[in-house]
Amino acid sequence: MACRSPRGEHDRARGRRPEILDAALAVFSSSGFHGGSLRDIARRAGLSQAGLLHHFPSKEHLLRAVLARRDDVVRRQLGEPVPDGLDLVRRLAALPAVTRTRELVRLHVITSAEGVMASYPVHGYVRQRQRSVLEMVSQALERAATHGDLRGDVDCAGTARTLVALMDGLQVQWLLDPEQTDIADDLRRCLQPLLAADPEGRGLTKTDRVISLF
Amino acid sequence: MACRSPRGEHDRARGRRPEILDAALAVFSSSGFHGGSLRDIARRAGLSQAGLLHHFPSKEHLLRAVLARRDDVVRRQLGEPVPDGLDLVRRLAALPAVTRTRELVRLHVITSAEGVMASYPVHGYVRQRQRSVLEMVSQALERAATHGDLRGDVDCAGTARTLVALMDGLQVQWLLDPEQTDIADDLRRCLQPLLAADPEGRGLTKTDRVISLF
DNA sequence: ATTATCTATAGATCTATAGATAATGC
DNA sequence: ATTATCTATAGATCTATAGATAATGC
Repeated sequence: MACRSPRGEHDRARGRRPEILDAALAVFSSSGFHGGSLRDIARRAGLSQAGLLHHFPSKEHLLRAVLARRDDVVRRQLGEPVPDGLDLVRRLAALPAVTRTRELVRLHVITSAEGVMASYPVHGYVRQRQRSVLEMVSQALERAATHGDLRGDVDCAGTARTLVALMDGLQVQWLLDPEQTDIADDLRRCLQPLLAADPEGRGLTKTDRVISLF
Repeated sequence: MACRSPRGEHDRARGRRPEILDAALAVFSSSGFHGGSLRDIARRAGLSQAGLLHHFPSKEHLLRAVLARRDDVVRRQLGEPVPDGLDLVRRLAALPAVTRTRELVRLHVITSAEGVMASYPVHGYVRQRQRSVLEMVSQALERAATHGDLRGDVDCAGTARTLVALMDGLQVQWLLDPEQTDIADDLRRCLQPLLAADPEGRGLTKTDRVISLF
């Protein structure tokens, strides 16, 4: 029963791990999971490959830790508690611009694509993430609708799918050609027809309200 | 100057190469470029790895050949000459359903994502493909507009970006969760507000015309 | 005593080439 | 003579482990 209590990691390790995760993010987001090697990551983090594997027992563990931290960043940027209705849509739409790092966007695009391959370790994670994001957006739209912010004939679940698809696709375009792509602008144009008409209008969406959506 | 004429490949080779390309498509589309190995491809094609490299001198050549054949398939499905105006949009939107193979869709999604990584051999190819697709759709929309098929205030270049982004994103969703995703249906809903009102209408899009878009 | 880190290396795997042999085509 | 195919293998690289040494914490 000598289940001795763990002896608490050194102070240094608490600073090391984030450095390693930064290096791993850089490598995975620019070479993918199979394309990037532990050696690259270790070199970038400034320690040996074996030293790296002391902190994360395998390459897959490392990837999962990178993804978990990304989720934390996103959650923090969405705010606590998670905003509701159109507020959530606004926040989501602003995410790619806020995470200017560009590395996080690349990680998202790459893991999404690698997630469609059943042979990749992140397959389950990506499937679940998609499901929960769609669910979250769909519910936010439902509440926006009951709040009167959307046109009455909006299909919330369908719009959630297209909204998420649009953002994912635009992120790819932005990564491939940043000069020619303005994600927020394109999103704004697509959402415009879905917003509720202003009370005194004649069925057309009031323009200035749309413009201020983002 | 004994520049002897090439001695014409054997009949068998003409049948072999497509088999190899099929195998390569299967492997690349389910494991990506770095994730799939020449050995897997060779085994699936029923010859040795060295035998495979006789027909395609390197892994990168093989990938390029797979992509070139995909482009041929797409071009053939779009028809000759390439349709114009909304016809092109209809054809593009129907593509994922037509290439039911699912492997081609997966190849598209994976190469798009790998294309954002500058270290991948297909980086240049993917960038150019995106550029030309956006250009093609944009011009088709312009002509649809001058033909009176679109609302007057439609931003053709912007709509081309969002249309392509939407299709790319929906393909990811479809691959991750085929049951919950109806690409054509979602596209139809998004395009509806962009179509020209029918002449005698009061500013609302005529529903049956939209339904028959796809 | 445990943690952090290193060097060295096992064991697997991957791409590509060398060189041999059988089959095809002029 | 050239093409198609094979076996064998070189040379690189990759993940993970073994075992040693230095630093930290109770």
